[in-house]
Amino acid sequence: MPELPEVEVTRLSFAPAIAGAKVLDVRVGLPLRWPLGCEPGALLGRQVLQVRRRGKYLLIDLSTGLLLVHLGMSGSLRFGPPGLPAGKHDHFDLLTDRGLLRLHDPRRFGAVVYADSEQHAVAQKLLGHLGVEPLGDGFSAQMFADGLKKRQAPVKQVLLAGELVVGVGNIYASEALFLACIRPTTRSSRISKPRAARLHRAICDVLAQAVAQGGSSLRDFSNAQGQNGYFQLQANVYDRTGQACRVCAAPIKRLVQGQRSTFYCPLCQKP
DNA sequence: CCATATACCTGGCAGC
DNA sequence: TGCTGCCAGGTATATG
Repeated sequence: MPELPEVEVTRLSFAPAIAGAKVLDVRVGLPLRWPLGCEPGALLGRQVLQVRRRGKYLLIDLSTGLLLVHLGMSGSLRFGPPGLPAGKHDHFDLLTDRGLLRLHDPRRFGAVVYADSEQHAVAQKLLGHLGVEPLGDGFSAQMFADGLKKRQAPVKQVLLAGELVVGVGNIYASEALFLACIRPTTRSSRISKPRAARLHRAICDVLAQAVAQGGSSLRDFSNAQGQNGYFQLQANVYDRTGQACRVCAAPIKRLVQGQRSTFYCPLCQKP
């Protein structure tokens, strides 16, 4: 479910409400992708200072240390009144004096990890290699073009790897490449500067638009208040195999790259 | 160092 | 109805 826009929409939907809250209780359910890394009880009494985002991670700053939250493939966060009984797939609760933050994650690819600081080993292992923020100042067409030039892998996989630019997941990678008219299989290093600039623009546009529309995502996304996205962003290619391209009417094709589905228009997108 | 495969886990769906 | 196989928004880690 969650690529950068969904994570950002989640953050925006509860960060103001939880800032300043005091941790009253912590409950862990079934194991998630990584262990919490501290005794749950050790967090009691700490204050939530703010919630930031790095790529697809949420960073919940505490008066001492921070929690790194990742939603994996199927995770979602809710922040609401306490007292609701935990369901089968609710695997982490942070009860505060301002409400209950709850991670719901059927597949358990998500995680909540405690770190003493962002520089700490655990945090660095997860965040240290991440590329630039696509919605931040560091993401220029110039650096993006330079980064693409240095890599040999197909451009789709360079985007997904998140070491050049973070937050572009499987859906938005296909969508951005469509908007830029670039085949997902094109070798990254062979993308000309003008085409790199076009892809840069497409990534910025598609992500910013998805955030603005409340985390578009094509299926069942809802923010931490339980509200759905507006579903205004309709996919041009993702999950549209065999359907007509909205631009040229050619049938959309599907292929597999690195064990992930990729969708593209064989006419609009050039190698 | 690089590129590709594997592992983690549950649920929804198409096809029989 | 129920079974089987495939597919799913991610990413650290192992392997070549």
